[in-house]
Amino acid sequence: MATPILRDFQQRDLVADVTAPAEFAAHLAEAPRLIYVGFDPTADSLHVGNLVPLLGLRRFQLAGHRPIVLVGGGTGLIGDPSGKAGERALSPQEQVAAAAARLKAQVRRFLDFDRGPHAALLVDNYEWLSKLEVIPFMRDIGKHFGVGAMVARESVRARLGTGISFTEFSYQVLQAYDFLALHERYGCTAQMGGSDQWGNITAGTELIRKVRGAAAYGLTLPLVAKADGTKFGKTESGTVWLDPARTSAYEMYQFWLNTPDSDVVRFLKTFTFLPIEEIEALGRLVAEAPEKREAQRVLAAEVTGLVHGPSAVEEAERISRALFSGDVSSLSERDLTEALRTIPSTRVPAANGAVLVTEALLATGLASSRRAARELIATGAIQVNGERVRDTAREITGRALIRKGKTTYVGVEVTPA
RNA sequence: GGGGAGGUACCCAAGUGGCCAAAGGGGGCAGACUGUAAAUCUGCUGGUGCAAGCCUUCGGAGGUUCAAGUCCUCCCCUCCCCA
Repeated sequence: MATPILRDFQQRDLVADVTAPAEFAAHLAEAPRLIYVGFDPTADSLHVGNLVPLLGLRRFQLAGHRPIVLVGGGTGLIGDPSGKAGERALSPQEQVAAAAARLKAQVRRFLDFDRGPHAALLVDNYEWLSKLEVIPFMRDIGKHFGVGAMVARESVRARLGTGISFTEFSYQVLQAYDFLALHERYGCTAQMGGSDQWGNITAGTELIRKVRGAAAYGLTLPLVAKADGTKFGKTESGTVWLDPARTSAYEMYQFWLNTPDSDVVRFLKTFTFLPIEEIEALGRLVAEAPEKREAQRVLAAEVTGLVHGPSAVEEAERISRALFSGDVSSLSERDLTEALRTIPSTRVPAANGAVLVTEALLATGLASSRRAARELIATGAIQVNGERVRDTAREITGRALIRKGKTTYVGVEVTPA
């Protein structure tokens, strides 16, 4: 693969699978091409895992190609069986439409939609899927799909035992049709996606070949896994979302900062645009002086910057320093105010203006029950404003920073009931 | 349609009348060590309560018993083999 963009993908270990590698490389080298990635609106926000294909599109755009973001307002109404253990309940139509609108707004910051011939396109497959008529669809499209091949796809095969409805079974046909639609409308010739999308993507390249007699290509990205085998993109408090209302910039910064040494180089390759040489230099730093966590700092700053912007990074860095390097009890009033604005904070109403620590732990979600809260206090896991709490009867008034364990900070504000 | 196996806590899985809020493992949380890392070791891991205790929980509904995850009846679901 001589094409710079594909070489870059390979150097970053971003290629799980490609269709006709040599041919695809030549195709890309020849002229600017259109490449698409689809996101189904299964939630109001994308999460860090979705960054891989999203940033992948940006890599293509930076290389002079034209990205298309497809929001699955139509396919989201059907449900992709890929990677799902069982049949999903259909989402209400209004919910999917609302989520689709949110995703469209969210992807804007990751690609350039405005300038020049490489400007990214934003499309919604509801536009064409909702207009399909059954008879023509069955005759013109359905005839190209052999049930044998459809059943053989991993996403379907995995479900044959437990069951799969015709609705979800048909998903691959709709995604293939999307590819064809984008091919016909815009001349799109490539689709990218997670490795679980391989079957859906090749269904599209085959359909385009059969219907248009044209070549189309697919590229899948490896699933991001952590070295210790645990699921990527989750923290104690759940999924790491791109929406600042769901996951603050500070939380995201901390998420990346806590990357294990064994994963940090790979994550730098996957989630940043830093040149390979620079990433390798950071990798050497990890080996020589791991306690500095320089690579983790760069990773956290880079990704938080991509998602939330430079000023959010500064704030997250400042608060992180204040909370983790100094004496929290000596934070200035200004720092405290900023910290409470930045980290997840909860207001707790109290008639007399004071609440028990155990209640505060419950209200902030740090503990799931009063007993768990008492347990945390008993083991010395809880600090309030930098002071370790040993007494479950301890009360909190006004504003306070609660620390659980080494890494988790939350804010509490006791308000009059 | 016939035969067999099974449904236990977040997951896997033991338990076949009381000592069962239920072994063990995984996962999660915390403590120690460290670097806000990994590995390791230790503790906790249904709710409430300072505690004793009380309440809810072993697919569902009934029943037997002083006592049921464990026995009986009916029902629901999953898997396997045969047709």
